[in-house]
Amino acid sequence: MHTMTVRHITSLSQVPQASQASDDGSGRTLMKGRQTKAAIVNAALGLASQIGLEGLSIGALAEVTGMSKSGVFAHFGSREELQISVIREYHDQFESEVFYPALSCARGLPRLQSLFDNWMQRTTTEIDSGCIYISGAVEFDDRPGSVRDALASSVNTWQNALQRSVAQAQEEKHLTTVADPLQVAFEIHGLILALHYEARFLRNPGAADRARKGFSEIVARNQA
Amino acid sequence: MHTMTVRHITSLSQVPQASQASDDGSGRTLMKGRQTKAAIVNAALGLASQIGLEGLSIGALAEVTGMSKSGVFAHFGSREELQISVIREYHDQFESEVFYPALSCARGLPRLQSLFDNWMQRTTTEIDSGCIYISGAVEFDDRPGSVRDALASSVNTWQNALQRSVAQAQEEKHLTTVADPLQVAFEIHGLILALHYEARFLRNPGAADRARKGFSEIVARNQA
DNA sequence: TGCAAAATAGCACGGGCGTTCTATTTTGAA
DNA sequence: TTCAAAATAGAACGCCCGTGCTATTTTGCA
Repeated sequence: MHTMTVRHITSLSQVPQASQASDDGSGRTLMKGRQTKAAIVNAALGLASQIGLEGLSIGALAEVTGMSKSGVFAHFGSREELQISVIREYHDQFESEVFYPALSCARGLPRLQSLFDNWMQRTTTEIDSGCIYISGAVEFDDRPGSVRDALASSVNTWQNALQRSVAQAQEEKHLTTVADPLQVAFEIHGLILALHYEARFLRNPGAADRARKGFSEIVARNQA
Repeated sequence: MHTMTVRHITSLSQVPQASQASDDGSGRTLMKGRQTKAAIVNAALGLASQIGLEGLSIGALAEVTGMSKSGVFAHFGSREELQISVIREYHDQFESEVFYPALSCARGLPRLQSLFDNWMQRTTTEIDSGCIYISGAVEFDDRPGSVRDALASSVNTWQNALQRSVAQAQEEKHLTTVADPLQVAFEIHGLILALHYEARFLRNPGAADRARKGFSEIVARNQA
């Protein structure tokens, strides 16, 4: 099972406090590099959201962070490792914005509704910024390797959580068991994808309302 | 309104018949170049489907077609024009595979069902080959220019056709008028996008069945 | 068959890329 | 304050890209 740690990231704009050493877990004291790396990853996530993981270049990243190319590069050792770091960072943000807050809602339909609401909230933001789970899927759908693996693993974690929530809603007798949780999760996923496509690419107005309407139709059709 | 001409393209493997000149429309006789260009565009569509319109490179295309880089380049004058030609070619293929065959079905629900079936058929193929309407949307969603315009225009043409078909099904009293055709088309689009995502990227089995099931649920919910 | 025009090839250019190597600067515990 | 280790910079590499230029080949009507 995936461990769910919430990492706190120092942003570029924050003044690095000289002697604030963070812990490694191994007991050794960490140096400034970790903070810088976190700042780079944050900047990289911003860039990758807009132009994609494949469009992410070390040169552009160096310019944004005000560092040299080799200075940025040294933190990762390869472009692939940088991309994977970005995916991990996105995964953590997604978890803490969409998944964790929903846990405070009651098991079953309330929690499922909360998951969807949070997901909609995040996707609405991403109409402007872009989403690497969506762009990454297209970029790596036939490009095997560790980046694809990291991406698919993250997405699968989330899909499983969503399917589990649907199953729980059935156990709590909020939804009937006629429909497979896989089916319900598939249809919800489709609504989010259509929202992203029609709002971000086609710039059609009203897409968010249609996604919400679609969700309530799914719930209505499956309600016990 | 978009004119719907079906172009016939000579494939690379066909032996070019020496004196088979095609007509320009202006009365002048055309030379071999047109056939070669069509062959290049076909090869480019194959490449772009797999690696995306942005991944499409003139060098790779020259290698595939057995021509020189400049020989390929001369047919288009710019990479953008090449990409636009690929989009046009895909548009034509999509029309003749998905749209036209459905016209032989009766207006209303039968034709809508046929449109969906043909679309599913095409998308199923594209689980292996890729779809530039989907990858292109991600690549150009915040990259303004003529390529984006051509892509959005093509997609809009298809979306309008789909919405019209839903509206006709309402006029024919096959579907109720409770739901906005835009809403129905949105949800259908979501099913196709989820199918492409989960089958091509995640390699989840059974996605096609879930898409078909989703469509029949939509129809059932709206049936008069 | 001749010959202009069209089609294609060959070559070079400037630029961005990821990466490597070697200095140089900065850090922070002793 | 010292000094090894960590962090960063700088320059250079080979590679592929789109594109422009100038031959060279091919085409197809006169």
